[in-house]
Amino acid sequence: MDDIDRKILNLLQKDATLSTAEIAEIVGLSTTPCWRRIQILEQEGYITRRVALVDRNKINVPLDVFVAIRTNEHSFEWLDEFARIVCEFPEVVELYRMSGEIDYLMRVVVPDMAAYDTFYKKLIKKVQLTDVSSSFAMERIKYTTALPLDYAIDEGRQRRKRN
Amino acid sequence: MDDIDRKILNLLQKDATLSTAEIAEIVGLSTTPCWRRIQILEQEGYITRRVALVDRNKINVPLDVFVAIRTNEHSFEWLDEFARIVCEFPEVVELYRMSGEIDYLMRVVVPDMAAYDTFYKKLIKKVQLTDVSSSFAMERIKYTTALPLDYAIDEGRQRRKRN
DNA sequence: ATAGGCTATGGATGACATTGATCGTAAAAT
DNA sequence: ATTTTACGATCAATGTCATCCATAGCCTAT
Repeated sequence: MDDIDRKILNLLQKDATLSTAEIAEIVGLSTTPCWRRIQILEQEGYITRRVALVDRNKINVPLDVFVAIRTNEHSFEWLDEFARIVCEFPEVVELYRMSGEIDYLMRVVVPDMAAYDTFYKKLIKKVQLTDVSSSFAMERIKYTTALPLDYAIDEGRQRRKRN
Repeated sequence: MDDIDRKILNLLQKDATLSTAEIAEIVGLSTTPCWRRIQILEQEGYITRRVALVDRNKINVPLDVFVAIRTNEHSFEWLDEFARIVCEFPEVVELYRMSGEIDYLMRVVVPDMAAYDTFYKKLIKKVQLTDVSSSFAMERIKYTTALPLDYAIDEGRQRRKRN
């Protein structure tokens, strides 16, 4: 991981349709070594996957709901069960186990509040939840899948040995 | 948008490296019409972009922090200014204007709590915030960029006319 | 029946990805 | 100072797909 790798990752995080040649030009390499770097980034797991992002309005899920959950159950079994069930709902796009007041926080995407209510009923039918509080987003001001690369650790040189 | 389109979107949402031929086979089309559908999905804006997802551990940002913000300022100008500044921080990957108690909710990704503290100081130096409360995620149980396609509206047939 | 909309099929072309080989350079190691 | 070592540049060859075109078959609705 050096400066060029960071640049490459940053480009691909924003637009994975860029060709090797285009990336190479931007980062100041020729295509072959640039391509090889991308390979290594993939092999070593820096790049986990490439996905297409879909327009939420077009597919009728414009609403974000944040669901804060508190529970009395704190056993392994319960967590396992809870996680399994929640993960099955495609509407749940994020789920975190939190520190502090709230035990779990999840983001749910749905068409509207009515659809959320339907979802909610389906959910509580499947898991026992103690204290649930839902907050609706009025506006999504920022959303990105691109992570900050400023904290990535520089291995400098003498790296690519282990083949 | 029919059933095949939904399947295609769902596949590409999960893995954008699939070739047209592979997708075609899965959804039960031959490559040419499948390719055309994908083109149209892109032209009509269903697919907004293709991106690479990066391993957060590898690039040293394993920690999620949710920041709930309450403010007294509710003017357009303040919101604008606030949004502009926050969007500049690459650590902030999501930002929502909320209904209810909390005015804004954001998700921040950083290496650890110390780094969050640094971020926090940088932030409050740039914007005046009334009431900020941070919650740390202990574990990310689910995270996906794939949206549910079950709500997408079926236009059935007779669509692709407007060219 | 018949036109229109959609798909299947096959082929041609071109853009890239992918791989290998060779050479040059600058820094690190001896 | 000389030898490794670790890249990168360049060239070449191959292969894989995307892309485009042209033709033909199959339903469905008028």
